[in-house]
Amino acid sequence: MSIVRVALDVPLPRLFDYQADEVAESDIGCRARVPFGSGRKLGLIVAVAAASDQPTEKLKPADAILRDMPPLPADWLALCDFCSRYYQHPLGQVMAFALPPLLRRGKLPRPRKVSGGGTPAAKSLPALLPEQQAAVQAIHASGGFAAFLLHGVTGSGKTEVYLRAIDAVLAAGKQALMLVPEIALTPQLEQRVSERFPTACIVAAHSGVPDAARARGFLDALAGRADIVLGTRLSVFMPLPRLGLIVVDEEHDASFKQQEGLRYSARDVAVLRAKQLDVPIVLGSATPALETFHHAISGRYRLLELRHRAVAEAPPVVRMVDTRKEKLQDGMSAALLDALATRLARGEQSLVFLNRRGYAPVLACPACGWISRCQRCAANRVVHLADKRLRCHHCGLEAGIPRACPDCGNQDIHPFGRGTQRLEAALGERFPQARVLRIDRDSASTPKRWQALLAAIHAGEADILIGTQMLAKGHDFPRLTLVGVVGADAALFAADFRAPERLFAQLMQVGGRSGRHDLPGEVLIQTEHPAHPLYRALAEHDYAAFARAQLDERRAAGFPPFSFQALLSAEAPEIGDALAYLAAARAAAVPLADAQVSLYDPVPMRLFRLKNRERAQLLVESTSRPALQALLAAWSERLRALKAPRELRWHLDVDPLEF
DNA sequence: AGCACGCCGACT
DNA sequence: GTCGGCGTGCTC
Repeated sequence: MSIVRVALDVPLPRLFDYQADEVAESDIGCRARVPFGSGRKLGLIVAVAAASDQPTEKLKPADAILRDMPPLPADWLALCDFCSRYYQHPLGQVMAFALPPLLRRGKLPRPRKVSGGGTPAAKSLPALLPEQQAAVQAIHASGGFAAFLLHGVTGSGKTEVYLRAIDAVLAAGKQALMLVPEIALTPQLEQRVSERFPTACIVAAHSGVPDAARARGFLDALAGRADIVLGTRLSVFMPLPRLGLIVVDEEHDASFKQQEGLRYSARDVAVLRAKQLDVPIVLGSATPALETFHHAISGRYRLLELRHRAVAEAPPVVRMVDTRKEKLQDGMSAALLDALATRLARGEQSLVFLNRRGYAPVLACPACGWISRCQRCAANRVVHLADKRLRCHHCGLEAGIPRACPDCGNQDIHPFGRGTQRLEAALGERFPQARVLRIDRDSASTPKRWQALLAAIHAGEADILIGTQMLAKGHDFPRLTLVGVVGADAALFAADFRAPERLFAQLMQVGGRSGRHDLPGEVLIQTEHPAHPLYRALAEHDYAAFARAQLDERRAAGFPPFSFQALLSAEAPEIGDALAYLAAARAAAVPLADAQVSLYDPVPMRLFRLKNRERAQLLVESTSRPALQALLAAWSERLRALKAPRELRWHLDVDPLEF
């Protein structure tokens, strides 16, 4: 009698053994239908053994072993196992997450209608700059595992380097995996990739792909039919039996880190996978994550620099406008207004970047101090004048705008601060002849509306764009020559130690929108801290200087990448319960933690109430990753055993990005 | 997480 | 007398 060890989609950090006859090693990686509790479940066989550590009479027989698709390969199982251990997430749940929903439910997709392979069009390749050439060669010459940081600004031709590297890999009969941050960016890239490799089998993998197609893509990858897998963080779990290269584009992007369930970093997992399979990985960015840059300058990764723009043009001129010295008009300086007027006169586009949507962040009563608080969150409700609502951006709670103060009846209540809608109104008044277009989550609420806005911009139907970070990514506006940045200072002194890094990346990205195609660009940053090193570095287009300064600060403060962190968060109807749980958790950790590990005190989160749930967190930190990992492994077991009110939820986030 | 079992309140 | 609340405990 043989035993199969099965990983099931249950929140329990263990495997379940079943009796099974007629099983072989070759069934490892197959799905199995098994009795579980009072019902039936589908799981993955991760081992076949002669004996179990459970008493034999406790073992139920498996119902069936599904051999209707190729078994998941050993390296795929090992990848899931790593993620399970590293992120303290049950193996069965990691695997359930990594499998497309259809396959998870024991089904198979209908066979694909055979699509005729395109005719290989002989396209002439763009000429490579020497630095691009050198990068391609370095990647090609790596032999086995090597991690490359491809550092280059917008327009320096990173994508062309990826495509050449992929080309070489395909020519060697191997598969390539390319990760991108957002679904929104995959169709464009898919287009470009399929034009470049018309005969290759390209699989898109992201949450927008319909179930059947996603399962088919997975099976194509598993069978080795797929040549290129292109997708978001999900796709790092695609089985690729002849993988030859991994590319992570915009590797600094926070969306590679999943913020729920299995809280993994697809970029980090991708690096691990490359190492595991002994293949090269290319991490590309204009503003690399400091963790990545640190590895690059310390020699763990190889740094490939693209200093020159492939498109012949000068980088935008970045200037700071000191707003301490003048009275702003609707939040804008004379310099910005002048610059806008100039562009208007020349028939060029401008963009005013303000990362705050709505009309004003708060409505307040000057007489009694009432402010438009959200009842469910520790946040203010935002004034949306466009639809005359007060709306919480965290939970969506909304109401009409009161005419008088709800507390004291004062009729003289008004909005404080400035959002995109208010800026839109102000610019409309100031430049009545200008066509002003606002692009934020409210105006581009659906993909359709977003496409319509983009089309309008491209058709030259707008003179002044007002946008949030939505506008910063991946779009090329041919006639845009001015970017004005309003209200960026707040991020300069934010409590989050990663805030400057994010701000720099964001401003670099939004600044890069200006001045393409033979029209020089200008970036005006309104600030009360014009001499701040971040802005200085930005003006000099000197990411490296900024990064090194930040790394010095991080080193001095003992922050990542000079330490490793994990964050235990708890939420309950009452903050007291959350804090009490964390206090108990901390007490449980003390005897497990060696001297290299620091356990901080539980504290309420910055947004301590969200949707009527009150939240607190506990930070654990160590200079030694193994020491931290050892603690987490032992600790997570104890955490499950801790008594807590039924209403309390907790989770552990390894390498947290957000606090 | 489900889903059982198990012991106390208001219903035909 | 029973339907049903959710507390506790288990799942190979």
